[in-house]
Amino acid sequence: MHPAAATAIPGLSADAERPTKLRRVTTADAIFDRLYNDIVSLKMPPGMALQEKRIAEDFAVSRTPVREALLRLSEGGLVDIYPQSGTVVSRVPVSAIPEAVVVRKALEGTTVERAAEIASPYDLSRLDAIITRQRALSILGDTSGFHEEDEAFHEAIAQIAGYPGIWGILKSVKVQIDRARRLTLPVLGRMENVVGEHAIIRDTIAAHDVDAARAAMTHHLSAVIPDVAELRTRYPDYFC
Amino acid sequence: MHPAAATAIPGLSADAERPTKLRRVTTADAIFDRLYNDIVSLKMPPGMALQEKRIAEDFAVSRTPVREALLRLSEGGLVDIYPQSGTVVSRVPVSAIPEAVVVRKALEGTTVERAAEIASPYDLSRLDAIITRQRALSILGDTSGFHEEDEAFHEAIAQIAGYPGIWGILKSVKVQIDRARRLTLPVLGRMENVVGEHAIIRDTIAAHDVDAARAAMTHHLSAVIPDVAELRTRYPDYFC
DNA sequence: GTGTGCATACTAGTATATCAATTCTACATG
DNA sequence: CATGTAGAATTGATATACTAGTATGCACAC
Repeated sequence: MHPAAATAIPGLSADAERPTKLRRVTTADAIFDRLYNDIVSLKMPPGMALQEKRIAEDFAVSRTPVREALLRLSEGGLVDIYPQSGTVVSRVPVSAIPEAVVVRKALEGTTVERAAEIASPYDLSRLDAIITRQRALSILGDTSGFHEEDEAFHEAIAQIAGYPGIWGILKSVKVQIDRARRLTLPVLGRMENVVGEHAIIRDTIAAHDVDAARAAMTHHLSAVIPDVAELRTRYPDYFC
Repeated sequence: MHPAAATAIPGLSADAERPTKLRRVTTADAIFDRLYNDIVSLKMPPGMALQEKRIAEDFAVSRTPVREALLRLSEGGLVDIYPQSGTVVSRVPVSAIPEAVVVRKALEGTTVERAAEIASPYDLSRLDAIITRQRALSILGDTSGFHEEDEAFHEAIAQIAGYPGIWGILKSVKVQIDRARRLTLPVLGRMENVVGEHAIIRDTIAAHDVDAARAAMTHHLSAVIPDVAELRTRYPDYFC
């Protein structure tokens, strides 16, 4: 769970001439992660005003790393910076949500197809482990942990397919969907449904059934679209 | 051609409470654009060392906006920052290129399908105008202008499909492919081939033939994959 | 009562200074 | 001659200071 480390196209992993590691964890990274989580979890609601100075004081650092973090958040569409005026937590762009779903279907459809082609028994065991944990968490009602395992499941499929970079793109796209979904009331039995859909996807991968895998993934992604119209009437200030 | 303005998920376009525009062009933006273009055009070759101080002097500004620009470039995978050591123009990550092609096929396949469904006569005229200009530029041998129109063609399809955000993702993915392609010698008649493929795609859209449109796009994207293996032997320092 | 203009109090953008970590080099030592 | 080490130099990371836009509220004219 380190969004700071994610890039659309990962850079080089090792370099003979420069034996140093690429990018250690810096103050700006830590602040980015903290703000990122607070925004996605809606602890900082859409529309909330932010101030570089105030945040800097809260973290007991200077404005410089805070500013770096805010710039990165603005690139991800999580904050809007109005020059010489102010910075606010971005409202969820409703128009972007259907598009985000389209992107997920296109990309995750491809990854799951590829995963179905080449998944090894070890890969399947990884998926099984995630599903098992997720089932337990759903029984416990641990929505936060459940969500983490949900991400892990989709990430694992991307890794199995051999497309780790795609997961970085997906994460940046998922974030707006996730923010909207956090606003929906916990629907009874939804977590169980998600586990069931994951299990079906896992089985299609195990059967190396490419078409069924894509179909199962598409169905899964369609099932979890938040009802934006309803949310918009309930939280009008949170969308735009 | 303003990569600075692009975000994966566009923020809000207007806001009742804050009538100001979102993000004016700042010094850091200008430097980012300049460095971005110099890197993509290989004016700054992979592996070239960069220094915040020197760049700041060249632009006659302080190191702060330079640093902002470099951080954004590093997120896009165009520079690698080695803490307390140095910053270099990133080598092209060969492993990322096949993945980038996969992403393009998935995303552009989807956009062209949707475009074929809903394209209006006006939309087609826009594509025709681009193809006409591109044909002229190919005759003139203007590779730079040709490349700009090539981007315009793919962007237009995304817009026609109603997925403007997808274009932002595609641009960030395309950049590594484009860098590799700049290294290939100009193949005689390749520009003509591209124009022909674009024309076919345009025709399938005009015919509202969804399947043919995707097939044509997939073929087009397969045809322009740079021969990484050959490039790697010719420019070993540029890849990793 | 309403609209306009200006003073003021903010904000983010930029510049400069300081810090800390890494690397490179030179020299002493075996 | 090889090698290890001290220290100087260079780099990015952070702190602080300053500049220039923007919004806001009040006074004043109409």
